[in-house]
Amino acid sequence: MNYNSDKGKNDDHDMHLADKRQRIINGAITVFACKGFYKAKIEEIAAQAGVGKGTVYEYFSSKKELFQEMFLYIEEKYEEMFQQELSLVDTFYAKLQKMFEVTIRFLERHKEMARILLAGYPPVSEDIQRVLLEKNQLKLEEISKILEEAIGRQEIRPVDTFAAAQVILGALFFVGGQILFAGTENKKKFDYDEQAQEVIDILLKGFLYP
Amino acid sequence: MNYNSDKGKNDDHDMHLADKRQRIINGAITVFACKGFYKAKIEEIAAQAGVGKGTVYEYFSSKKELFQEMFLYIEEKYEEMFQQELSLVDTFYAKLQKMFEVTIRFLERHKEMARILLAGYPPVSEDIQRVLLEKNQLKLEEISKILEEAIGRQEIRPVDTFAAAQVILGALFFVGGQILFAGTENKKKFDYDEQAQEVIDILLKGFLYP
Amino acid sequence: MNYNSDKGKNDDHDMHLADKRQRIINGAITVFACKGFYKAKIEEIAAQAGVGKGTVYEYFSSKKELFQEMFLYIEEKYEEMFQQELSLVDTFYAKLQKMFEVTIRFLERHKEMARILLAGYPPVSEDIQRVLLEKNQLKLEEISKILEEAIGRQEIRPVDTFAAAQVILGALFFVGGQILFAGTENKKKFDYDEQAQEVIDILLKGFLYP
Amino acid sequence: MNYNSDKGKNDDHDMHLADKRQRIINGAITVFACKGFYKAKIEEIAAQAGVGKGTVYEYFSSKKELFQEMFLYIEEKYEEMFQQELSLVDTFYAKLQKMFEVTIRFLERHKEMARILLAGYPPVSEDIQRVLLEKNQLKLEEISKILEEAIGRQEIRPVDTFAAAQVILGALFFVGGQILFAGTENKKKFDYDEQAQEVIDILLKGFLYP
DNA sequence: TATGAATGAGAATTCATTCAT
DNA sequence: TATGAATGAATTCTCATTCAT
Repeated sequence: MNYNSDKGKNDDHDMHLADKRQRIINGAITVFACKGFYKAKIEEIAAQAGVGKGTVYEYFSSKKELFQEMFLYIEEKYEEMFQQELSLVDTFYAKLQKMFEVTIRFLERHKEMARILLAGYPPVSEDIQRVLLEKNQLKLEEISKILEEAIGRQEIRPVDTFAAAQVILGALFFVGGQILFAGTENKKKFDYDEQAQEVIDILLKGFLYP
Repeated sequence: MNYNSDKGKNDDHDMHLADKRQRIINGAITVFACKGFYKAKIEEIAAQAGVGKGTVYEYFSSKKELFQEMFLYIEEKYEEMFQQELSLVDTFYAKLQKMFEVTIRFLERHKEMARILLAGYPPVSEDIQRVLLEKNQLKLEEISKILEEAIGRQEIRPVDTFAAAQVILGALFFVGGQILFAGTENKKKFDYDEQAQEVIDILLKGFLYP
Repeated sequence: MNYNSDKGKNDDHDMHLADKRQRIINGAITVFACKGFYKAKIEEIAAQAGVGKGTVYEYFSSKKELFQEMFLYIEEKYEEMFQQELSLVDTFYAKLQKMFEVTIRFLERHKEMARILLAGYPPVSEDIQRVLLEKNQLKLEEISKILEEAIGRQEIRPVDTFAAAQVILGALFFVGGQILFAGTENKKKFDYDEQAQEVIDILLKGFLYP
Repeated sequence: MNYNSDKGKNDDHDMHLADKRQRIINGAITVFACKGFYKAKIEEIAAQAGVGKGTVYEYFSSKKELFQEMFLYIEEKYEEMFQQELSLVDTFYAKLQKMFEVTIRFLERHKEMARILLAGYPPVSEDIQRVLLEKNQLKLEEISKILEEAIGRQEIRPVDTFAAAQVILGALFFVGGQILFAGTENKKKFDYDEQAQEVIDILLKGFLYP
């Protein structure tokens, strides 16, 4: 059950396989996102992917495995965006902005999916649960490092970088949460970027008078 | 599998009813928390509460309703703690500290339960989903008001109170998240209060040099 | 999941339970016998027993378990008949006759069931397979003992009792087989008892001239 | 696992076909024998035969047909051995010995397969069931004839040859059964030939004193 | 001719809910 | 009021068979 990652090849066969597997993942994203793990029916995912029920089982050994693979796929996409975008800018301020930008952009696209990820509750048994934790930890460390560098460059004052990373990630997630949940009711879909700007301002300057 | 050792209460009728309903809620808290909504079995909740399976349906019309009632109960408890404790202190700083303190305390006690709430995904369909949002909104407003007052008292500089409230709630939830998820792996159960202190420091002073 | 074997009590409750369990076993005998293990559907067994599909699972944890319990039940019945009837007579000749009589009577009643038992092939996983062997072994020993006694009383000449027991059991089973298989085609349903008489005669006197 | 050494035919085309068909049969013997009809998977049989899944269907129209063809193949082999060996000797005694010898030898080689045959239960529905009966009947008649001849030659006393044939076949099958089932537990794999000798002795002389 | 990816009919099992006692 | 035995709707997963290549 190894799926070759070298998708450079375009020959019909590989393409076809990759195609189907990916179509099922996409179907899964759609259906899991909108029904949650338990209410999602394999049959519906298959239909969504335009394949037969049995075909899903050719590529994933169980509903749970499908869920986990999809989960990993999404996570990876987010991680990619995060890393890539942040590497494009230099200053701490710019990086902070990028973090919000990327997160907002990502969540707007994968809104429903993210809710499930947040939940952490489908039977993403142990393994995935652990991966989730690790990813989080990694992100914290990533941000910590960015903070350290910024401190080194004297862009920001010396702070407990781990605590600071938490504050940032917390703000990130919360703004994200706004999108996620408030988004269901898309009444006032206000400008998240603007909102984020305010948040960044506070993070930078704090509440107290200088 | 031994149940109900404490059937001590005295008023036979009313007490008995109240008692049973509450015992079922408690059973639900225990079981839902540890299994999640879908894997929790009514039978187990009933057993946990020391009542018959049918009895659950005397008090709640369905599994879903039971879940929602339990949910509301927990939320209310949190809200109570929050309001009560915050009203005991005056300064913004103290209030901020209390927020973290209460949240940490609450989460440590209701850790598992909170995971489900966070998830937002049990079939707390629509109705409860909305309640969750409203509660969140209320909490944001509550914090906003506290911020406004602090600004009025010139304890803190004038900031976009809504954005600021989000930062705070975000930090609150994230520190909470740490407890929730990291807590599963109780390796390094570090001092959350200390951690919170650092976070508060950053929130107050920001990242930038004064 | 223990089912009390003291069925002496006649109170409504126990009776009811025993009744249902037994009805399911009976349904199983009917359906398994006529369809074999794999083609038998739980739903049909339930219908046959006049209970709901789910009810079957209140009494037996799986199709396999149901099969095994039924199997044991049949075996026990045969064993009971065997022991009981043989103890009624004294001479070797009479015992031999009884063996055939009981076996024929039993098979005529449980014909279809016995086919499955003979098969030894349903997924009577290991455990039951072993039981089957043991039962067989026990029966061989039982017959051996009868032979020994007969030899002791000088009713028959001294023979290798184990080999002799095999010959008897083989004949028993083969005459049985005739019923089992030929019985499906009930063309010439000839008199098994008479047939058995001939077989007994040969067993006693052998093929050779005296 | 070496089969068909007699590859007398030379025409490439036919050879290839015959070859593949036989390989599939052999795969079927292996897999059916060890899994039983229902648990055996066509895919595994194909793999065992070293052909593609689809190819199986080029030679056999269904799983059932494959099973039946394999069944017939085995039966035929047994029959061949039986006839061939018995024709080599003259006396009744020698023939009796051969019967046991051949049967034991055959069962030792096709042990697992034979269990399925005995079972008679795979969905060898009707058709094959009938064949099984007929084969049995034929064997009974075959043995009857041998008995008649022996009686004619006054080697043995006049007996009901049909009943006698049953006794013999019963003993044959029972000794066989010992191999089949006891064989699973290969504790005391005793000498079946010796055992058979004892059985033959009893068959010849009977239980009674001369 | 040979293949194996794709398929969907079919069955065991679970469990919320009902209701007779 | 309290109970738990009974139920059947609902869902995952399997695997014989097909058919495009």
